[in-house]
Amino acid sequence: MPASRSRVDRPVVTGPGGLVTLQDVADSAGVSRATASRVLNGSSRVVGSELADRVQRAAKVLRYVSNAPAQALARATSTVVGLIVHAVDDPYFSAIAAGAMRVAAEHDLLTMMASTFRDPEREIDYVSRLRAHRARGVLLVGSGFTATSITERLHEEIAAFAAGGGRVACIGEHSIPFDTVLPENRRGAEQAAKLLLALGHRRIGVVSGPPELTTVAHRLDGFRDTLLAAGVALPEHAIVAGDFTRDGGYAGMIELARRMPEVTAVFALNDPTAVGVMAALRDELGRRVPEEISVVGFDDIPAALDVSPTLTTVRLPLEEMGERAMRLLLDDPGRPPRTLRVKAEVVSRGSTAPPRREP
Amino acid sequence: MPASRSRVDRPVVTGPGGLVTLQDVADSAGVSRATASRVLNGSSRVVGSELADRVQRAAKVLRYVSNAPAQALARATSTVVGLIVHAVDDPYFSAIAAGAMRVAAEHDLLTMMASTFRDPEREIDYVSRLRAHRARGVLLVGSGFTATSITERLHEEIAAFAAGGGRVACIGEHSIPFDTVLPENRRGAEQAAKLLLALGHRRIGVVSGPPELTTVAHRLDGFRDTLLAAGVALPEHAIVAGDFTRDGGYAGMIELARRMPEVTAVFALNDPTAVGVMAALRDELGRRVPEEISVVGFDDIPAALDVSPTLTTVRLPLEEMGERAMRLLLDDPGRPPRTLRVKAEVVSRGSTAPPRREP
DNA sequence: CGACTATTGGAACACGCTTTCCGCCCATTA
DNA sequence: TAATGGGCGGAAAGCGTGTTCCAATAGTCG
Repeated sequence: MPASRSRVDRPVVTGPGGLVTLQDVADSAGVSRATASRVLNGSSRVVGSELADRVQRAAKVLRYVSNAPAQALARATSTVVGLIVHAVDDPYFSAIAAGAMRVAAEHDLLTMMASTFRDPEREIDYVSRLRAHRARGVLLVGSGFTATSITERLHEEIAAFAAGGGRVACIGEHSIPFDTVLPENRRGAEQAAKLLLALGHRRIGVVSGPPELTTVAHRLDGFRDTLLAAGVALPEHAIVAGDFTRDGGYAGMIELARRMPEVTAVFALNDPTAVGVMAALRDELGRRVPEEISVVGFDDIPAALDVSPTLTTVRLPLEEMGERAMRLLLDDPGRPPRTLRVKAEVVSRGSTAPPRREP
Repeated sequence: MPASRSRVDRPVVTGPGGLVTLQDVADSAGVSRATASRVLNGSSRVVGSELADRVQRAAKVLRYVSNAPAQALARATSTVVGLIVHAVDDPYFSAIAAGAMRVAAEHDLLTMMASTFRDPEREIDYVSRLRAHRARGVLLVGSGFTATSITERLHEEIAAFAAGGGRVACIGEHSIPFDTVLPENRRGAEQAAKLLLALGHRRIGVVSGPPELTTVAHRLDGFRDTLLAAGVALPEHAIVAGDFTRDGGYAGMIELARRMPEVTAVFALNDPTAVGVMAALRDELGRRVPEEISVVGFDDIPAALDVSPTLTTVRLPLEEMGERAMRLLLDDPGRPPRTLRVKAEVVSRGSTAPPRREP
């Protein structure tokens, strides 16, 4: 090991940079390691201002930063929180992440962000890795999965994490006994349905998301039930499964049009899907929105304002949800676990209108 | 300290979860810590299959995951890379981040993602924190700043990081001697100018980004020079500073219209700005794109396809840039530092057209 | 002026893991 | 059969920091 460094035969002042240890700082300031430690991390013990000053100066000169792994080991606690999302480049998640990361930064915590690329296996794996890192907490963003085998293993991993003293919070339905920020998916979808009904639509289709997501199930249920209550059927063939992406929405709309040419309104289960739906209607199907067909999305991502026509959607305060979830994570644990319900409300914009009168 | 745990008076098998140590696994498998360690992290030394099996099984039963900080300390290397972006919720950065994080995940590394919210001080701070964490490398995404005082301190911090054995790479101009993925900002802006000139535009305005970013300077220079070479002036008042956000573009366009009512084409220095520009033209100024005024953006974010008309822009392969930068970071260091130039090419879409004929 | 207290510096151990260095045992060969 | 070498398990010494406990010093009061 040629790179081994012996501490004694080195000059007291290493060139700035390098791997400076607390011992180096102590040596350079002519004090013991204990004293240097006390000065540099505000322990309860007070150090004489004279010495404290010398230590501070030495640390600055040497560009000392404490070795976080060593610190974590000694203190048995870290300054890291985990943030697990399904896809960084989905505006839904990045808006939430922005809120969450801001709060984490306020608390002087570093965020380990993991993107599962919508693969539940990776989600489990990440929780485990964050457990290994002794993360102070982990925030699970995004819908849970309905598949019980997956869910069970995720829960076990989460339980192990919590058993080790880590805090857990989630955004969205995870049926886990931890603090949760819960958007009113069902209620929001109901409102979307009511809006379309009020406008006079009766032949309504849905471009959905991955059926294995609980969010999808809830939104779909709320929508369908409200329609049924009004005597409007939502047959199976009127529901096309997408994948919650723009391209999925595009393809889904084409399929829906094939199955159900008479459709006058489409409910897309999230905004990227809605955007794709509108693109397909414009570029592929040549049907005008909202004159010939209405489109409603869900989430209200920023882009909803920039498509033409502007997108009618169900608004969720994404960034705020991220903030609040991170606050739950970092506050004192509330036992029993708290659930923050977040209101979802329809924002009526340009993509909806009454259906064309029958010829 | 009521939570202190004495190892000896505890049963060998802790309930799953808890803070299980390697020693616990070793005890439970009836081997030494050394052996357990060798089994669980594929060291060079081989362990007899009988014992190895026992260890594996014990680890699984106890849900053991190694203590990453302790491992980092002992190995003097971590499994973490840092990723510093200006804003998570900007599609430019989140696309790059997606690429970078995918590659990091392929290498079994966890990503510590930090969002500076466009504050250079935070950027410096984050590099320092990542140095503390002994991150294996740090990827600086996004333009550097022209302010020399900031830049200098950032460079010092980066140098300290590198001196400690950390790898560094950046996306965008940082004038740092490290591996760099460099989008051809100047060239791209030149092409944008040529396109507008070829269409016949002569009264051209710019909605810019924060002037302190090098990216802004380069794009602006390329654009202006090309115009000048064709004998078209770009006076100061034709350049409005935005902030690289959609809202900045919106406000910028209004200001530009005030200063220069006769403008027939606008170059927005990034896509969110361009989207804002189009929104202002539609909602506030009532000028039709591209019939009355043309708009060109830069970056080609996904939303460029979903605005109406679709946005003519200068395409950068964002996700690929993130991937390649992360590869540079993780590959063997090339000395001298490598620079990967990334071509920027104009994609002509719906937001550009020849200017209206003079009345 | 001496003793006692309040205060602060320093030695040493603990945190959980890696890794070197020993030593043991078994198999192979003369 | 005995010597030798290879393979493999275990003891122990760190890695850099936090923290407890003890000693030493200064300050105060009787």
